[in-house]
Amino acid sequence: MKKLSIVDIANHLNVSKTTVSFILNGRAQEKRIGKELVERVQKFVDEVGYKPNSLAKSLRTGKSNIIGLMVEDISNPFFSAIARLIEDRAYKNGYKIIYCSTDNDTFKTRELINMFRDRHVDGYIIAPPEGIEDDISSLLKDGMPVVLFDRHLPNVSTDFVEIDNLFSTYNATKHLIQQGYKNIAFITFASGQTQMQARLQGYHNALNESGYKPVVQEIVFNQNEDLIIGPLTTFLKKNKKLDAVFFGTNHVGTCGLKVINSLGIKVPSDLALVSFDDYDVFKLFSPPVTAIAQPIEAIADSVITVLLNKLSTSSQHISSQSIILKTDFNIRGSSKSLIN
Amino acid sequence: MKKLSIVDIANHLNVSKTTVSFILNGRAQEKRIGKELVERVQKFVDEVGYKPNSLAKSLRTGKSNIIGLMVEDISNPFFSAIARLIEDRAYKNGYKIIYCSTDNDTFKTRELINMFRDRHVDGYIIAPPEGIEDDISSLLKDGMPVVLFDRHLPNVSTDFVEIDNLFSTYNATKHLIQQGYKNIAFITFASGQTQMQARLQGYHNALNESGYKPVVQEIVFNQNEDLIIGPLTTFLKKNKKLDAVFFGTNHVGTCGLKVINSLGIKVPSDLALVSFDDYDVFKLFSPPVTAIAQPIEAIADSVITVLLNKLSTSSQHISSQSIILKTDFNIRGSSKSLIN
DNA sequence: AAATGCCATTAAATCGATTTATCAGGCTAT
DNA sequence: ATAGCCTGATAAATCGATTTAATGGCATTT
Repeated sequence: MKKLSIVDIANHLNVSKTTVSFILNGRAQEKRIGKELVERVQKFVDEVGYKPNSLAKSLRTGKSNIIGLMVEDISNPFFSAIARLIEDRAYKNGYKIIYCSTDNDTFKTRELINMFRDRHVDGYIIAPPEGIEDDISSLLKDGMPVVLFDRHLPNVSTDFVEIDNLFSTYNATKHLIQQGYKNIAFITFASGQTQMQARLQGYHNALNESGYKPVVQEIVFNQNEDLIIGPLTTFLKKNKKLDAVFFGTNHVGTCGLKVINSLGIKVPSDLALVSFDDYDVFKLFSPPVTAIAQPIEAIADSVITVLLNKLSTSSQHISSQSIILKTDFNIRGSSKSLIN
Repeated sequence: MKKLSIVDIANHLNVSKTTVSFILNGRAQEKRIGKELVERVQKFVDEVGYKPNSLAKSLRTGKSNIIGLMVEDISNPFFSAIARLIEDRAYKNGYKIIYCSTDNDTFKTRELINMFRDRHVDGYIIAPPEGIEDDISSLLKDGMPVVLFDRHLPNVSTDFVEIDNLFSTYNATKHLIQQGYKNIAFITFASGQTQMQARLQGYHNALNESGYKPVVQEIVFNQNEDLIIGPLTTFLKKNKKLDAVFFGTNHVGTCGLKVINSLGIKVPSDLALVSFDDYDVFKLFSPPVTAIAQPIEAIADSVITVLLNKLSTSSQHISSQSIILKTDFNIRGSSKSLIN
C-alpha cells in the first residue's frame, strides 16, 4: 500500500529505472527507446498511477517548481486579491506557491528569504520592504529570478511591476482642486518605499501648481488598528480647517472612515474624501468614496508572466524590465463639487 | 561561492559527515561525541553559516516541515485573516505553509490534495468542500495529520474546529423577532456543507418557535460577483413584504449591501439586516450592520494547536477531537427595534 | 590470555529520482 | 579482418542529507 518508486516500476517491467526515467521525461525518442517498450511503460505507469517523488526530483535537478510569494500582509485585501490571481496562474503552469507576509519588517523578510532559499524555490515574487536591497541583490547575483511588485528598490536593477503612482495621486488631487477644495490633507503611512514617495510627490505636484499649502500626516504602521485610529483622530480633531482628505492606502482609508464615523463628520459637506486603492468598503460607504483603483488582474498577470518568462528562458542576458500600469479613477459621492 | 554541503564541512574539519550530522541534530551526547569536537564543529558551522539542504533532509526523513493549508478562497477576508494567523504560529514553530484556494470545487481540491501529498507535506489544514470525504479518509488511513475547520465532514472522523453555527443564527434570528420583525428572509449560498446547514437550521428553529414563515433564498456561488448580485436583486424586488434579511456569509452580505444600495432600500426602516461574519464593510455601512463575529484568533489558534499536537506526538491512539467555539453577536443600527 | 564491554568515531546503506558513461551486438567501410 | 558506428538499453554515479551497522583501541572481566 505504500507509494511506488521508480525502482518498483522498473522491476515489475523488467527494465532498468534509467529507461523508465527517460520515458517519463519525454526523452524516449532522443534516447531511441523502442516504441512498444515506451508504450508498455506508459501504460503500466498510468495504470498504477505512479508519480515520481518530487523531493528526490528536486534534489537531483535543483528545481523545486515552487515560487516564493512575499506580500506585505496577506490579510490586506489588495494583497490577498493579487495573491489569489497569482496562485491560479502559477498552478496552471505547474508551479506551487509558498507565501508569507513580511509586515514590512526588514529582519523578518530577510529570514523569510533565507527560508525560501533553503527551500530551493525556483523564483521570487516580492513586495519588498526598505533595507532589503542587499538580500535581493545577493539573490540576483546567484542567478535567482526575482520580480518585485507594488514598489521597487531604486538601487537594485531587477524586474518589477508597479502602477503609475505619481500620476494617480496628481490626477486625483487635481480633481479635488477642480471641485473647489482648497485645504487638502494627505494622510499616509510613514514609509520611504517608492510607491509611497511617488504618491506623496503626485499630491505635492498638484498642490504646487495651484499654490495651495500641503498638509501631510504620516502615521506609523501598526498591526494593532487602535494605534492607527488614535493618531488619525487626533489629527482630524486638530485640523478643523481641512475641507478634503486624501488617504494614501486602503488601510489608512478604512481606518480613516472609522474615525470619520466616530467623530460624526459629514461627507462630503464637512470633508471630502479620496482614497488610494479601491474595495468594497469604499463602494459601500455612504456616500461612496472616490478612489484610485489599482488594476489587480493586470498586476498579477504581469508579475507572473514576467517571472514565468524568466524561469523558462533562463536568459541571463535580457536586462531587467519594469512595467508601469495605469490606474482607474473612480469618482463617487465623497468628492462632489463644492460649487454647484 | 556555491552552497556548502555537509561533506564540505566534514572534509574541512577532518571528521566524518556522520559525526557532523549527529552533532547538528543534537545527538552528540547520545552518541557520546567528545565535547571539544562538538564545539569545534559547532563553531565552524556557525562561522560559515552552513544550513543543511532541506530537500535532502526531507527525502531521507520523510518530513518536510511544511503544512498544507487549503481555504475556500484566500481573497475572502475571513479566510485570509485566519491564514495570516495560522501562518504566524506555524513559522514560529518551524513550519512553513503552502496554501491554496479550493473554490469549494471538489475536483480542484482533490488535485490539490494530491499535490500536497506529492510534496510530502507533514500536515493538512482544510476547509473541505463536499464530496471530498474519500480523499480525506485516505489521508487519515495513511496516518497523515488532518485538521478541518469552518465546517466538517459528517462521515469522516477527524479533528475539526468549528463555531456554534446553529446557536449563532438561532440567537440572531431571535433578536430580529424580539425587535418586532416578522417577515425575515435568510439568504445564503446553496451548499450542503455542515456550517451552512447548521446556520439554516438555527434560523428555522427560531422562526418555528415564533410561528413565522421562513423565506429562504439560496444563491449559486460564482467567482463573478455580477452573477450573485443579479439573483439577489431579483429576489429583493420580488419579495416586497420582507421586513428583515439575514445574510448567511460575509460574501452574501457584501453583495446584499450592494443590491440594497442600488435599489435605494432604506435600512432599517424598509429592511432590517443581520449578517453572518463581521468585517469592516459591515462596521462602516450606514447604518452599521448587525453581525455575528467569528472568533478569528481563537479559530486559528485552535487549528494550529491541534495540528502541532498531532505532529509532535504522532499519537495514533488519541481519538479525534472537535472544538466548537462561541461567536460574538454585535448588535448595530441595521436591526434597530421596530417598536419604539 | 582470551573474551567482553565500552568509547568515540566512521564507513556504508539509504531515500528516489536524474544523468553520465558504458555496453553488447549487428552492420558498414576500409 | 578489424576498426568504427549505430541501436537499444542499462549500470553506476550523483544530489545531500540521515541512519544503521561496523570499527579499532583501550580497559575490564573471567
